[in-house]
Amino acid sequence: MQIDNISRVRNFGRSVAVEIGALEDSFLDRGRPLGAARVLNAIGLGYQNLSELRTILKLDTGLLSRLLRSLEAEGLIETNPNPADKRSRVTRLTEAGEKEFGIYEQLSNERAANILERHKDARRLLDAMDIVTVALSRENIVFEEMDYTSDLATKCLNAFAAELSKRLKVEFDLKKSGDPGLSQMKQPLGTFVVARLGDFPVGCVGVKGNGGALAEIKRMWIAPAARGLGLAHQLMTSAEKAACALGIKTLRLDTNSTLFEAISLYRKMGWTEIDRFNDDPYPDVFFEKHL
Amino acid sequence: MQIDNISRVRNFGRSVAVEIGALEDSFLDRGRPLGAARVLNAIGLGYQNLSELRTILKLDTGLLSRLLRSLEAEGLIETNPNPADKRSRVTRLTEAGEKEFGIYEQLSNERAANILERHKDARRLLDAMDIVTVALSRENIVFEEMDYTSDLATKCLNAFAAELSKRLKVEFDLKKSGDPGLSQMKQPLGTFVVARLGDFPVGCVGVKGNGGALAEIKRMWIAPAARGLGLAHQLMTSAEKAACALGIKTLRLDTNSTLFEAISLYRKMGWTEIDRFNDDPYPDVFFEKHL
DNA sequence: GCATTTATCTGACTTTAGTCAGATAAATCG
DNA sequence: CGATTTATCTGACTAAAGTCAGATAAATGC
Repeated sequence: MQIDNISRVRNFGRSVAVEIGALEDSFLDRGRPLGAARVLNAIGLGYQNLSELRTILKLDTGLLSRLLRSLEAEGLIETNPNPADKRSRVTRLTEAGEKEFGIYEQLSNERAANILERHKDARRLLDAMDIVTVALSRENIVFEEMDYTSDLATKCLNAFAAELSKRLKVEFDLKKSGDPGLSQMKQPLGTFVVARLGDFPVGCVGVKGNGGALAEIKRMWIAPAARGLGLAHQLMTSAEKAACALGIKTLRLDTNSTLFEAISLYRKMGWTEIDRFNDDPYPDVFFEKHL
Repeated sequence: MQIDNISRVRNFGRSVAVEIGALEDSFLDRGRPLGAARVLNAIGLGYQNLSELRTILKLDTGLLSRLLRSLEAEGLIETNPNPADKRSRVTRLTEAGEKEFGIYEQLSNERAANILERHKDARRLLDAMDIVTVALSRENIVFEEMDYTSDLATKCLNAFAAELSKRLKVEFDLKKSGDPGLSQMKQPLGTFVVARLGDFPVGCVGVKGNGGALAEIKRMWIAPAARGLGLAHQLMTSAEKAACALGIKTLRLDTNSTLFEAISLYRKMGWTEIDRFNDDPYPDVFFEKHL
């Protein structure tokens, strides 16, 4: 059985390697060697100082230097001393470089679109890809306090509302759900924590305070692709930590019995069930934890 | 939305590329260049004649020749003229080569196991990987008539029984299900068709005949990872074709109303619903098609 | 201020990968 | 049988990738 699972992973690797090889081949069509193309793309993606480039591309100082020289000769990049530390240097795309980078982006997009077009309904495939993506790069997930109006936070909140609607089998309306006071999930009263993988939101949680010792946990959500990784635990931990930093002594939360995974987590993390403390229509289970 | 989907695919590609790169790096630790390692592995996997090796590894005649020479010099392979056509040559691993190939296999297995070990419950990840594997290499799926006692067919039949048990919410027992006559799904009375991707079974269907003009379709199953690709349609087509070749004029089948995807397919493919033609406990819908 | 460290560059070099034009030998075609 | 085709090999070459030992200049430590 274990051996069988290993061969499933290896079959997966083989089939994906073919796609990746094809993408790299298409990069060669731009006339420049793969090494130079990779550097150009990394710069386009925002890796601009040389040491960073060396790390992510695993290049020797000499090799990177020469590749940069060749891109400069093509007029695609410009390298200047870093004003903050003139030993080191930063590089950036010229206008021509931006254009060339755009063409590589186009090639990548076409390859990706091509995969999707081979499927009438690609939803299943995309969901599967997300699960793999998150699983393989879970160590790159970062937890950040950010404003709940930010782009990432908004995506989380919308996904949260959509899922709750589905799970509770009613049209869940964020405005009706008993906290018009989103602004209380903002420094200095409270906070909002987002877990993200690059630009992809994978989870969120809000701490809604009122300046006193008692605050509420709201809007705990984990992206479907990111479940089963223990992310909720990490997210709750960082929310509790952030609450502590705000001087909060006791946290409360309400939830719905449909959300059984969450409830089991709260118990595991030392929360205790308490009596109903509000008259919102959606929640039917209530918890409390002293920090 | 479409743009968002493309970036999901690209994020996926990036995260998997890292894993694949790491595997190739670990191959380099064996001291020999990647080109030679790839040839050795391809030979170990059974690609033994040179033209085949050139095709799958996309190598120039000269380059492959030299790589083989270097593996020979290491004593890992042995190349001999093909007795059937002495212009061409076949190569195979020596004992030392088998051993070295085993080490590469070990490295690959460890990488794969390592991914699985990072997950308490890897089932979700494995299922997702299977979906991606099948989707990306669907053009490599082959349909083959084979004996229902073969290894692949047995895997299909077991999976079929397991799933039916789950869908019908009863313990489904193949022996009770109204066809002790598995032997009728065998030439010359009938046949059994398996769809596979390499060594992985992705679907099956049986034609159970009795030498007359009337036969039955049995055991139609598609692996969960392979659903939504139109595989069932292809499978049914090949079953009908095989039935024709056996001189069968009319096909019947029974099924259960729980299996709604299958039922919708039968209608689409020109089957018409008919009255119950047996008294098996499980089926409750019956179809017929004149070939 | 001077030695040391850090970040990068350059030149010289090796290895790996890839290309191409014959050479060779077996098979095939007419 | 002789011409042609097919499969592979070899030599000669180029391009790309990777390594390493200084050189240089800015920053840092004492």
